[in-house]
Parts: sequence; C-alpha cells; structure tokens
Amino acid sequence: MKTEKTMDKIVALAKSRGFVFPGSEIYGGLANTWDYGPLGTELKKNIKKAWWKKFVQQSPYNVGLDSAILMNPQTWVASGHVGGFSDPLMDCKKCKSRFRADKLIEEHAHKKGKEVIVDGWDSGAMEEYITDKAIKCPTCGVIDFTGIRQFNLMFKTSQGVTADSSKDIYLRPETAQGIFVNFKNVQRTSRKRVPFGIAQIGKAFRNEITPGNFIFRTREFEQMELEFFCKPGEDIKWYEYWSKFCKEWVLNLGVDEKSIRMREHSEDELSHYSNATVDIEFEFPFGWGEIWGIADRTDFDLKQHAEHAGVDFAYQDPITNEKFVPYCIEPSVGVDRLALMFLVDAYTEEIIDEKESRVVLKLHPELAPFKAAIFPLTKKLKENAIEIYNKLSEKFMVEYDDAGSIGKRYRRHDEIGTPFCITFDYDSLEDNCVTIRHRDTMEQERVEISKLEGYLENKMKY
RNA sequence: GCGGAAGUGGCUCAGUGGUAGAGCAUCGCCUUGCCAAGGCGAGGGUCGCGGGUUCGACUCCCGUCUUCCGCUCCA
Repeated sequence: MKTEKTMDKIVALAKSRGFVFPGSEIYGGLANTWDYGPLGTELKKNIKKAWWKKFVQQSPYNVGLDSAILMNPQTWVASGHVGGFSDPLMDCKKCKSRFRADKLIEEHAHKKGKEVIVDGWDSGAMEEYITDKAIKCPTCGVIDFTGIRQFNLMFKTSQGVTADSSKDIYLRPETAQGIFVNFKNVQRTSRKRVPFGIAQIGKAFRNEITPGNFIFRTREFEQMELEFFCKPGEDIKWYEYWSKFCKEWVLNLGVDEKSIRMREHSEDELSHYSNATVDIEFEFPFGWGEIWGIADRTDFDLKQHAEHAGVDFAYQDPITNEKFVPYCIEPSVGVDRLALMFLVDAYTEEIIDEKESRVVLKLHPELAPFKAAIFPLTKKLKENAIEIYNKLSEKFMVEYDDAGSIGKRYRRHDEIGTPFCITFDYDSLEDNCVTIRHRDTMEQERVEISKLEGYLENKMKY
C-alpha cells in the first residue's frame, strides 16, 4: 500500500537527509538558492555522468565542450538576449497586477480583430500606444498604469578593476551560445562531419521574476545541452530522433511512463527561430512541469553569429562538396529539474502493517548516492565488514554502518535510496558469502564476497 | 514587485509578562544473530534582527529582515 507524495515531504526528506539545503541559511537564506548536500551532490553527479555517457561517451555523433560562463557581450546581442529577452513590465497602480506591455498591446489588438507585431518597439512607443488606445487593466478595468520598466533576465556584472575601464558583462543565461561560437573550433579539431553534435554541461543564470517550487525553477541552474548540427532538410528527421532518444533515456533510468508526456508546441507558441519544439514534461505534485525542451532552431544561431561576428559558418561537405549553414537541433535539459524529477518519482511510502511503514527512494542504482551499504551483523564482525567496505569503495560509492539494529540500518538506507545492503554475518566466516538485501523488494540473497564488484556493476547497467 | 501566511534546539511543535520544554533525530555505553526493540546517559536554543513599553519581554507595541504559498517569466 502506498500513501500520497507531496512536495513538503520530499523537501523535508531532502533537507533532513542531506540532499538539498536552503542556500546561505545562517544569514537568513537567499530566496530560491539551494545547496546540494553530500547525497544531493552524488545524485546530481550521477545524473550528469549518466547523461554524458549516453550523449557523448557512447554516441557516434557527439563530442563535449566546456565553455566559459563569461562571454563577450556581443554574443548576447547576436543571440537576441540583450534586445529581445528583456520584458517590458508595467503594473496597474489600482489593483497591483503586473503585465507585459507587449502582451497587453497584442491582446488588445487581437480583440479588435487586428494583428499588431510589437517586436522591435521601444518603451516609449509601447507606452504611447497603450495611452492612445486607452487600454484597460485586464484585471480591474482601470486605466492607471506605471511606466514601463525593462526587466532583463540576464545577470549583469562588470569586468575590470576601475570603474571607467570596466565594462558590463553578463553571466550566461544559457550554455548554448558557448557551443555556437565554438562551432568551427570543435568541428575542425574533432574532425567531425555533419551531422554531429556538441554537448555541454554547465551553470546558467537567469534573473527570473518568479522562481519557485524548490529546485524546479531557480535563478542559478545547471543545464545539459546538446546542439546537434545537420543538413537543412534533414532537421525534422533528427528532431524526431533526439526527441525519442531523450525520452528513452528518462524511461530507462526508471521513471514511471505514466508520469511523462510529450507536449508539442503549437504554431503560435513557437519561438521566431524555431521550426518545431517539443517539451518532455513530468507530473510533479504541483502539476506538469517542463523537464526537457527539444527545439529545431534552424540555422538561426549560426547565422546570427555569422552576421555579428563577420565569420562564415558555412560547412562544406567533404564528399558531396555541398555548402550550407547547418541546421541545429537543441535538446536542452536542466540538471536540477532532473534531480527533482528523479527524487519525486523515486519517493515512495509503504505501509507494511498497522504499526510499520517505510519511506523508500526507489532510485535507479546508477543514480543512487550510495550503491550499497555494508553492515556487520553485530559489532563483533566489524573488522570483516570494514574489509569489504574498503574493497568496494575503490570502485563504488558505498557506506559502512554499524549503528543501531540491522533493521534500523535497512530503513535508513531505504530512505536515501541505497539499492543494496550487504551484511557480513557469522556464516560469512565459513562460506565467504554475504547477504544482499534488496531495497525495493526487501528480499535477500547470498553472494560470494569475491563476486560483489561484478554484481554491483551489473545492477547499475541500464 | 503585489497579495496572503509564518519565523522558539537538526525536525515537528508547546509555552501569552517572571530570563525556555516535549517528542523525534544525533552521539556514547549496555543490549541487539536480518527489517525503525529496549535500558542508562550526554550534547544542543542570546526564542529571526533592531528599537520601544515595563522592575522584568519568547510573550505586548513599532520597524526591519528572511522564508513559504499564489500572479506575469522560463530549462
């Protein structure tokens, strides 16, 4: 029997067991920042490792990159982040609701049966339009707006020691641009031919207006992005290929298929540069949330950089001699969101009988912080158990524990997702076998000590 | 930013004017021979911060900070 899983329970478990702590807690915290504790660090590291393995190590197409967080500000002009990604916000003074000026105008025009394209307008033009047309507050119907304030989602900082010699630079709002600007470097040095992809894991920063839902939306987050370059015309084929590939990766790591759905963006929802976009969504306790976005970005990015930097990004196929600017498929996923998804998916409360229940994190062994826990049946067997721990810890993240009863140790490791508990008992002295107890089924089996490494390695495969 | 709620040991909370308690958790010892047993003991809190009222403030008043939940944004 199972009971309901809620965010509260998952956040509490994360804090109490050392997965995720509130950021800078001793100073009263800082909203929506989170620090990963010992177990959370392992989980996150395992997620990244698993992704890298499938998307780079075992991929015939993709290679890796680790580009700088700080980039020449021109990058963000070319990508559109400086101009297009700042939201023109205005508040209704009466009811305090906040709106995007461009959306207000577009909606107003739409109702009148007209289409107004606000892209490219400056704040003055938008304010003037809103005043001219006497656009009312959609919430309370009053015409009493504040002026437009530009809200740019990029974090700004300055580079340089003195005020006048310094210049404004930005923390990257996505890792993708580091890949595009290195397209030629990577293509040349890796001797890859189109189609090929460049993968990168790294932090990105966005000054979101509304972060929230634990680690789901934060201003500092870690992305795993692949930019996959292909021949124009073959983009839809690869878009479908990677959509399927990403979904399978998630399912192979044990996530319940019923909690996953693919949501295609409709025409009017698509970004101006995108041919097609699909989101892989997961059903969180707070609703469906986007985990992975797979977008066909066409040749937008490379063309933008070609134009702004004056660099030719045309690729010449060495066999057909065709020359073209590659199209790009971008599967982009947030590590923190994945971590939350795996935690939520794994979280299980089982009621064993009237008196007993247990919390189990049914994480895939590949993702579990500890692959196994090693116990002595009693403290008299401590030395023998430690010997096994020492051996296994050369290859695996494992933990030794002899505190409390054996049942209590099982429960403790159920809660943090350790898939296997290995107990050295008195029989072990005779037969050189240990008891392996399985987290999900609570079943036990005897395994030869010399075969433990292979046993664990096998269980981690997916 | 706006609206709402809340800040007391690691966690959950009690304590409404006389300078703090419980349960759980943690640690030690004993016990424990496979699913949160038990016993004894220990550590841990300037009650978010600042000011005011008062002989005296966790408790009353003012301010402030922070967090949480909703709204426009997004991986």
